Amino acid sequence: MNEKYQKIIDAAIKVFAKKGFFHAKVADVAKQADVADGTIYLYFKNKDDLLISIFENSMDNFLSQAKKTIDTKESIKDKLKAFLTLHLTLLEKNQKLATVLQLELRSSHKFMTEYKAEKFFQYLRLIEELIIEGQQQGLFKPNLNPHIVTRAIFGAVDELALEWVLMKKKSFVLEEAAEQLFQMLFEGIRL
Amino acid sequence: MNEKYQKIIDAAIKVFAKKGFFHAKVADVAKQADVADGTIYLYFKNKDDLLISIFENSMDNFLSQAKKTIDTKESIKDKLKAFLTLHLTLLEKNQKLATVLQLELRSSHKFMTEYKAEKFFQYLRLIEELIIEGQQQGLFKPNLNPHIVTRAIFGAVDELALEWVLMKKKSFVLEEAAEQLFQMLFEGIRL
Amino acid sequence: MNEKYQKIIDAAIKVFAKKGFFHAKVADVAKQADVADGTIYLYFKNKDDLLISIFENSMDNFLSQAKKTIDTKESIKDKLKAFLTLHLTLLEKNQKLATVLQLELRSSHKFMTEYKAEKFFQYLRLIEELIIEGQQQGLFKPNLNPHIVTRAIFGAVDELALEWVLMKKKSFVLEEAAEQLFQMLFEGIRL
Amino acid sequence: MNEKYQKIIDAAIKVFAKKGFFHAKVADVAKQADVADGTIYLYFKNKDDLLISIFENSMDNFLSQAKKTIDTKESIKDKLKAFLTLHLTLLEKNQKLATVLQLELRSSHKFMTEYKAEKFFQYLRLIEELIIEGQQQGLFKPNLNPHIVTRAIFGAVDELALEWVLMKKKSFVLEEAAEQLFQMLFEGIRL
DNA sequence: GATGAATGAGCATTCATTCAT
DNA sequence: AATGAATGAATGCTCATTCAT
Repeated sequence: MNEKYQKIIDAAIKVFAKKGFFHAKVADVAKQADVADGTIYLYFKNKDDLLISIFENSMDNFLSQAKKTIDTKESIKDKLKAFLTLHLTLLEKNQKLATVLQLELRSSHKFMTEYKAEKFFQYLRLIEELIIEGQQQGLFKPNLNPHIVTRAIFGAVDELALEWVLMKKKSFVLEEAAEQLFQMLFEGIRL
Repeated sequence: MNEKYQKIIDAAIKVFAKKGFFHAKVADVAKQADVADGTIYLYFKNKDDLLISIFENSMDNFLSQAKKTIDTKESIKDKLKAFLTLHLTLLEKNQKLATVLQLELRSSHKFMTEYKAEKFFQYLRLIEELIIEGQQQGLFKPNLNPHIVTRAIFGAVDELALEWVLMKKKSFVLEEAAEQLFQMLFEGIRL
Repeated sequence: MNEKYQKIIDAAIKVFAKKGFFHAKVADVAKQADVADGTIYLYFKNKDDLLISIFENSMDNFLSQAKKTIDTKESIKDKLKAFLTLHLTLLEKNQKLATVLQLELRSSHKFMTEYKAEKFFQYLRLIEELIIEGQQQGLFKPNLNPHIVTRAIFGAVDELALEWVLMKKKSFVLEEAAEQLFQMLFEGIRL
Repeated sequence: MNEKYQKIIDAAIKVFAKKGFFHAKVADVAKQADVADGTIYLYFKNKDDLLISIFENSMDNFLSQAKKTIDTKESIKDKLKAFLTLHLTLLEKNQKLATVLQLELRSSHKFMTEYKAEKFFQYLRLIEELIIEGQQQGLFKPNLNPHIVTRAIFGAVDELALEWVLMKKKSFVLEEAAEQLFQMLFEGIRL
């Protein structure tokens, strides 16, 4: 779409990741994006909107990739594994973005409380549907609450990703983590 | 110990939970604590220090209770279950505190990057030691990296607690969640 | 040069002279200059910088006028007399500025100790050069330390100017003071 | 008189000289004097009063010593010389005090404008009386305005003292300065 | 008299946002 | 559309002073 829009988004991710949303100045983002301060307000309603746009932007990417990836696999097992791996891989590839999504977003009080992160729920629903389908296929323990399972899985993956992003000296490779995480979670829910 | 110190901590938890750390004014905390603005600076170096003190304060509590609880149980399995249940129970009982720990703390850039959350690592180590001991006893899969397992467990529990705290209409009871979570995680790691 | 820069300087002189540097609020200066508070920080680093800029600004004026005046006179005697008269005259014409230079500046601890008032020394050097030249021409007592003489002259003129500025009912005319001062100092140093 | 009163005065001189009146905290003075903050208010009305008391205190000393010194000399010339020497000597012996008197006092806006520094005028009057007497004895130029002469003399001495106090590497000895200053001023006013 | 914990008024400075150009 | 100078509301923190003990 608009070239400047994307330039500003990219700059914001960089700046927010480095300084944190609250300590980052709109002027910093403008300078990083090589536009005037005022220009940002032609594309975004305000600073909060910039943060939210980063989120929506990324989630759109995540969602479409995740759907695509899931569709290429046959079995529930493979679908679930592919999903976990994708999540970790995407964050690995976009560490600055990951930092923003993980840390800054949660701190945007308005975001967490007022703004309904519909896209995030769509993301969770991808997992939940896999769980439900697995249960229907008789693969997963039928007594487990899919909602709880979903959150647990997401929490586990996300925590690992967060740690990995914040760690300076990486003490494990992300592929290994994905492998072990999948093994552990799958064993935990299968019948 | 000091009566005013505690009064300010309690007030800060309340105010930070409601308004978010960044939007909360020191004056709000002072009013809530029924002390003068300046009094806060007799007990805390600055606003950040107040947030960090809440964390350290809570972690001390968490840690001592967790250790005590673990010691009352015999088997690794019971210890692990008791730990998970305690974590959820504590956060349930202190929802405002939970909000602060979960949301606001992460946003304090200084906290997440500069400040080494030693107490938090002690907390994680309690889990990790259980995992390692379980592996040595031949109970848990020996190939799993205890560090990864630990983070995954913590992430799962914490995400569940976070959701529960943020949800207005609770869609599940926390005891149920603890039960299912434990079942799932334990099955996932045992031999 | 910049119109707002000068407007702020002028406002600051007025406000500092009236309330004193420490008791003057930046907001007072802004209101006097008819700009927003923040605008001041577009032109000056901080309140201290504003004070220092007033000094540098004035000294530049003083210096260039003093040099010009000195150059128009032939004899050392006339040069010296012109210099003293100019100093008193300038301060008389800019009483508010004089107050700031005399009183407020000295109180800016940073100014007197850290900041090297190079411009002020240039000003002193104008006198010192006259003294030295006078000694070389055999006009002035050769045994007098030019540095001490310079400071003594400056102190005498400045004290008189200070008193005159602070006095509400002027008990003498400045021209008379200039005349007498010159007579006294010149007689004191001539051979 | 009271032992604590003096302890506080001494502490204040030290602290004010080091940090400057405005940047010095009452608590700093209290700590230096080894008393509680509140104690200071048993002896002084407020921070300003502390500064003024230092001034009055010192001026009392200066005045009595100056009177004594003058009385020991016979001729006007000797009296005047003794006076100048005493002024410089006293400041040399009490450099911290000198700093406070010279710099900080002037910045106390209230002091310079509202408070009538009666003691200071008594000090000046000692000089003025010598001048007048000298004129009556036919020693000094009769056309010079004694008031102007007095201020000029005071300004010259004081400026020299100020420079000497502020200089880190002393470029002249104070005795030399006193000698030259006297020679120059005396020659300047004598018939 | 002496203390020092508590007070709360006071203010420099920042920075998201606007708007004339 | 783009700019960036100007705005002014907003707030963390300091510190002189008080007063219960």
